[in-house]
Amino acid sequence: MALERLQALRGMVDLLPQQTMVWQQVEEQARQHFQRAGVGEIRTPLLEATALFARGIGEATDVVGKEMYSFRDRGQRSCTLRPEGTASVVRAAIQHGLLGQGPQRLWYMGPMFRYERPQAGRQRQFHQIGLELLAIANERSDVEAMAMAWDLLDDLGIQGLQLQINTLGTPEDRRCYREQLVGWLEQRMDQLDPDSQQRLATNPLRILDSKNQATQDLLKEAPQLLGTLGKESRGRFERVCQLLQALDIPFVIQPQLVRGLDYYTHTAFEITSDQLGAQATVCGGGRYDGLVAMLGGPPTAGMGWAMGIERLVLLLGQQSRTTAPQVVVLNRGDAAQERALVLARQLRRANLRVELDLSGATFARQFKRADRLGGRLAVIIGEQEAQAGAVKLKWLHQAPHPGSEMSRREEWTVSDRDLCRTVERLLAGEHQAEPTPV
RNA sequence: GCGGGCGUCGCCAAGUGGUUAAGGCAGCGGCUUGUGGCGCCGCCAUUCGGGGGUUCGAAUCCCCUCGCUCGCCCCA
Repeated sequence: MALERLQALRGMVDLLPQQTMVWQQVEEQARQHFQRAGVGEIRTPLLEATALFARGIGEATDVVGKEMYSFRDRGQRSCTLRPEGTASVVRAAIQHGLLGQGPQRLWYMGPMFRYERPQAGRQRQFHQIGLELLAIANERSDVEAMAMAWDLLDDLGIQGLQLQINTLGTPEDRRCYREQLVGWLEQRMDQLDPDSQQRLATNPLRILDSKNQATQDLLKEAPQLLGTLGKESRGRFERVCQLLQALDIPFVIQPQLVRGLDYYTHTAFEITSDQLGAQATVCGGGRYDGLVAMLGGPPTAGMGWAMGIERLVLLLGQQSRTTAPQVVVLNRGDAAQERALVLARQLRRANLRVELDLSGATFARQFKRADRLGGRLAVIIGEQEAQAGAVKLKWLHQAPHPGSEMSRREEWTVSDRDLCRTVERLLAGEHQAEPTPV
């Protein structure tokens, strides 16, 4: 057998320069949004004790039950690559006593890991941008958080999104509803699909977002969570809806929207796109007032969301491009090559985007390449120029003058000393102020 | 974990049992020993993801295996 091909592990992807351009744009936009909103960045380790996620997310969830990227380290500790950000952020907040210091607004960005079969919009290592508001319990914070997600997506120019919201009420509301639902469904066991039958025992609320059509039809008759909510929970939800309206953010109430994670209370929401294939969710989040206490901290309110950067980038389309150089330095001959290295550096230090041709090829080739790169101005250094302490300048990539036979355009000689100044002036558009030929 | 599709040069891609595996892009060399976007010429897969089998003969048929991809479950 031939040499085994070395390649990235399944579900792990490389981002090449063409793609990182879009990523940088997304990341920069997020940073600015959070900065304007007074949200501080938090960075936590990628690797955590498995217990953090098992306790925080819930043993019955898929994320913990079958998707964790876990292994033992050399000390035989069970470690897990974080499958999501919230548990780590809360852990850090508790560990460093942030919760004693009043409300915390935190954001994060980075890779998450879930051991699943990859498909469109899903990888084993993927990236999220997330927001967490801690120790802020009122419903205005729910709306502020959702608005920040919505506006970020909007400013990125993503179209056709839908905000879906629901409420899960308090843990008591949920428990009460669960009993009702289970009781109702048990009578109709035979009408449920096999998956849902199984969930009846493990996580009955999630039967609500079953994709099985027969089950969905059956559920139309089932008791509704909204109907069993306590007065306070219902009032809270109505207030959230009202505030969203005040901010002109369109939304739809989605009673079957049940987040997969255990710690959610009250507001749950998702922002979806119909352009993403099977993985429609761009951003998901909600309130998690129970989580901090569950992880050993003081009872503390929490609200947060996470968006998947890969999915954002998919929605932004193939607008990938690289930034073309402003100047390309062509050179041939020993002395010239050395000058080129020096001058290219000088130009870069003057803040110009400069491509230095290192091929040693003929000028003809170097020009071809310079044009293909989309460069604007060529700096040409040959033996003669190197000797004279000068370079030649010539416009690249310009259409020949119509009606004239000027397929070869002029070039000017400039001394090394004047190079930066001249190049800057030319690129600034002062084509008139051409350097005087030497 | 379970289904469907696919795997021929760095990229795109023809070929579906018969002697040397099209073509395009990119790359390299030349026409033009220092001047470009075009053009022309030449070079660029003893080999078709890997292994085994059928056959006089396989990239083409069969089996196994690996990988990619889309979907289910669930989520970002």
